[in-house]
Amino acid sequence: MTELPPEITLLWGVRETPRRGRKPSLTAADITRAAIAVADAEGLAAVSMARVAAELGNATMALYRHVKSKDELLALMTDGALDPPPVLPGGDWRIGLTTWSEAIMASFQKHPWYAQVTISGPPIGPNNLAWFDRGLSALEDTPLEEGEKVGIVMGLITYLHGELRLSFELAEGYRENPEAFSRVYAAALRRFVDPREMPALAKVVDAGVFDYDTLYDEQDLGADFNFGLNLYLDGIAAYLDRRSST
Amino acid sequence: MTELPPEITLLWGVRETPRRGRKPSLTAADITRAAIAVADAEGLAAVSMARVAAELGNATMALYRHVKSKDELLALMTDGALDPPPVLPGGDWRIGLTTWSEAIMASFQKHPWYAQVTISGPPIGPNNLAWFDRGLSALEDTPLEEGEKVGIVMGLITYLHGELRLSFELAEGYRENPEAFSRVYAAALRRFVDPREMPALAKVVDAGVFDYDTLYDEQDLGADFNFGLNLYLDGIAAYLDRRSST
DNA sequence: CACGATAGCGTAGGTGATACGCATAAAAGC
DNA sequence: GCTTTTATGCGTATCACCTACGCTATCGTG
Repeated sequence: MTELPPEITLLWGVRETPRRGRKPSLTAADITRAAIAVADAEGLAAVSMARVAAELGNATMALYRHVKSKDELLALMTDGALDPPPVLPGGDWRIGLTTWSEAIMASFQKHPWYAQVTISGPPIGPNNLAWFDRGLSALEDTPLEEGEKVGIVMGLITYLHGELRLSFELAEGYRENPEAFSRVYAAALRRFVDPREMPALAKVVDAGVFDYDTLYDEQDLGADFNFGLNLYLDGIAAYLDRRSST
Repeated sequence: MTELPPEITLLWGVRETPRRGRKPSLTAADITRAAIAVADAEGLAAVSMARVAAELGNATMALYRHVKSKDELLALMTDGALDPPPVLPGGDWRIGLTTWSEAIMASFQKHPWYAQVTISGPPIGPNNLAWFDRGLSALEDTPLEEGEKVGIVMGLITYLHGELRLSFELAEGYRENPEAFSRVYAAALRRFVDPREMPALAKVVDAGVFDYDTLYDEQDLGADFNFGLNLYLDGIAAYLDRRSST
């Protein structure tokens, strides 16, 4: 059997035989939990090894016995912060994927910093895999090949993660300067978009799409999310149609 | 007229009246260019203020006369690194958006670090807006409302950016350990995916979707990209159908 | 030619990651 | 119970970076 690298086994909490030696007063899971708490409360920037250690009442360097580097800690956080996936209503794949998407966005939104961490590599942690599985399960009754299911779910994750990032950034900008935010953006566009050079964009700007509170509005963000999601789901439906008719 | 914040005007290179005083030997554009060169050659991590300054033969702190912070420099880079958008073949929106998507991915791929920088906020730089405009122009002959066009193009950008990030990460992992990369992933999945807990994922793993070089393969990445893109485009087509038939 | 505004940049402070090695605690073996 | 073994806790020290501040050099203007 192939030897698995420690950064992967760590995610699953496999501990070979810690028989001898001093009893650890800390586990990687503890550290991850504390780091997530700090990030939730004060943002990702506040997560330093020293800060996390202080949270646990330990010295900074103690953490390095359990975590190879800060990057590894971040990787642990991206798995640890996810809720377990919901049970999907069986039957219609579309309803299933919609439920799934809404649930994953809800899970993301509990941890605003999630959009900022760089995911490195394919899903491998327990929670990530559980979500992956649940997404695939929504497509169970379709005639798709396994590889196609993977492509669809991966694509959806990609899209949702991007959407999260975008909404997070807008929320950020809005929080920093609520009143000016959309005004400034609209003003900047009006100032720089030359109808001769960017006619399509100019038309949009003129139509007032970016005006005032149109840009940032909780309601609208939800609507945008649904719009894009449905586009993607429509695409899946079309693909299924095309596939079964040939 | 609303006063625009300097970080925005800087992107457009508006300089009010730098009449008096010493002549600048450096411009924000120079700095951006140098930073991009460093990132291209040695990765984003190599971009430090000191390194960029050295590249220009200046002292570190000289940069701060032209750029408020490193974050601002990164923002400038994300605009400066983009090629100008291509001229799209008129007529069919689908061909237009496909051309556009492929071109933007090609532009991204010249700068692998692009996937790593955190975009902060809606597109506002000249190149970003040019791309935005060009994307919108592909939808010009459709009966969509302006807001819908924006939603569609934004969604597409979101998806493409995510796709870029994913492929970058895979390429990264592959580069670090070409032989082991997919083997380790497949092995890890086989080890941890319990068919009782994650039946759908187990089925996929058993089907060999993640085996050996299936996971990372230039050919496959391109195919995945096209698959996802077409899903999204199918979704747009379906939306157009639904819309015109009611 | 003196003045004032602006660019260049040296110094220094602060933050943060992390290598290294020793002290310490706990199990294993006698 | 005492020694040996082994892993943990963590103090010290280093290194890399960002950036505030203020001085000096330079150039247009009157």
